[in-house]
Amino acid sequence: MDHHPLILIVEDDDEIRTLVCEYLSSNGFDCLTAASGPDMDHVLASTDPSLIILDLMLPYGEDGLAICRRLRAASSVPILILTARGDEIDRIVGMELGADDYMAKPFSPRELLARIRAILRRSSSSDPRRPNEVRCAHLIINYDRRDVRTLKGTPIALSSGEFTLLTVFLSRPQRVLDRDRLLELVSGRSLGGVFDRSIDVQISRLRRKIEQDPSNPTLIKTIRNGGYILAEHVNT
Amino acid sequence: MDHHPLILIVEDDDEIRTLVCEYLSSNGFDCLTAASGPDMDHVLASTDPSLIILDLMLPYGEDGLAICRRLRAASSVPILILTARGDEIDRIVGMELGADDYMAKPFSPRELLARIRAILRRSSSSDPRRPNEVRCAHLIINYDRRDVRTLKGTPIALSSGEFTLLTVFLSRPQRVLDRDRLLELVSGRSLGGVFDRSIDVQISRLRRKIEQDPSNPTLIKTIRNGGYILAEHVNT
DNA sequence: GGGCCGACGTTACAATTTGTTACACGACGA
DNA sequence: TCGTCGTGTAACAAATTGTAACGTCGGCCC
Repeated sequence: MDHHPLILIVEDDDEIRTLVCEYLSSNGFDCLTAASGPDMDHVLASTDPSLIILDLMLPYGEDGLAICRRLRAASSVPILILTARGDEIDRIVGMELGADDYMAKPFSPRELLARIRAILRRSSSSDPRRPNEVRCAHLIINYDRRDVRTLKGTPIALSSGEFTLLTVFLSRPQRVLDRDRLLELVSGRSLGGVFDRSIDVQISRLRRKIEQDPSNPTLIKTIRNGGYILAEHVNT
Repeated sequence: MDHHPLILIVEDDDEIRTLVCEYLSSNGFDCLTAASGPDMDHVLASTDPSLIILDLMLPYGEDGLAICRRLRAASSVPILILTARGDEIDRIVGMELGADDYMAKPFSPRELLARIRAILRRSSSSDPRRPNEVRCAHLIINYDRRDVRTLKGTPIALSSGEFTLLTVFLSRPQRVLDRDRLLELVSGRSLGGVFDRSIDVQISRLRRKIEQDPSNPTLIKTIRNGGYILAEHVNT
């Protein structure tokens, strides 16, 4: 038999808690539950789950935000946050919570499962633990979701190619990347000899979305005769 | 100063040999040259290059194909093959040469550089040495080029998404992959609850191109209620 | 067996994304 | 200052991708 990942569900609503627990159990996870902060502490005293699902809106005592910060201060266990309303996410994403992912209720069980698997896959992979979420200037980039938000939580819609281009810069901050290299990293395509400006256009489209003032870029700067460079620091 | 990769150029045409050598030298590589098989042996007796660029059409003595096989038998040094005419590639790709990449003359120096960098990056990366080229049934898949050919060398044009989907199966042969998992692996997107058939359509499009008889798939089979599976073995 | 139902294959269409071309602008060197 | 080169970006064209609809197949239950 396989070793099942252990998941702790911290959620005050009995119905949701039970539902999630049963759904996850029937999909190969072992589950523990807690209905409040103290409950959670009690469970954590004797076990070490692979993931914690945390409802932000616990009704009494310590609220989810405080719990999340407390958890982060003490350990690096992955955290998946549930919130009651979607627009709540906008508010909390900007905070330094250190959560790995967020989901708004109501959510589909299948999506929950997919996100859990994504988090566990990354955290258990032999990767040099690339963080799921990084910050750069006013941007928050989440790799699992493949989405980008501002510090205020406003989502920025990038196309797949634009997102990939951004991640290429994020993985090589403060380094000049010439167009050939960018093309290769973005599309795996080793540019034939033809004159090709597609990278310039993608850069332009990306800037239009992520730069505060696209005509005076501060994030992705142009190096004349050289290529482009991500000028800002990247914080995990 | 950095440690420059050492590249051996085996090419009988003086002009091309010199040109390539100079171009690579001015781009941060150290170059050695050889004009024939015996020349090459002589060079290899005392050095250990990171990459060998090999012209298939050496005019006298042992030809490039034989040299390539001989090299492969003795070492795992990456090989980049040059051929005089493009349609030559069709002929040689099907053979068990074990080359890492192919280029037709005339080629642009920039493209050569890009391919060299791609090969070196992979061979020096800490990856568990994923081969550049794998075979599966009648297909030959080259990861650097992101292209697919049949054993006879006929190229099969896949879109980026189709190629990615294929590589997902290749990396998990003989394993059933459900639609959620496929969607996640292909597009990094954890499917929202909505009813989504996009994977089915992509599978259909891929089958149309790679299956001998798309209405009786032998490569990618359907598992009713389960998903899809790559039924064939993958050979490196 | 017959009929029902759900899953899958496939087509046609729509939306989006991406690459190409062309032109404008600004920097730089002569 | 002028000319040239490199870059920014709009507008267009091509390709890719997602969505919806419909047909078909297979299983299941009377």
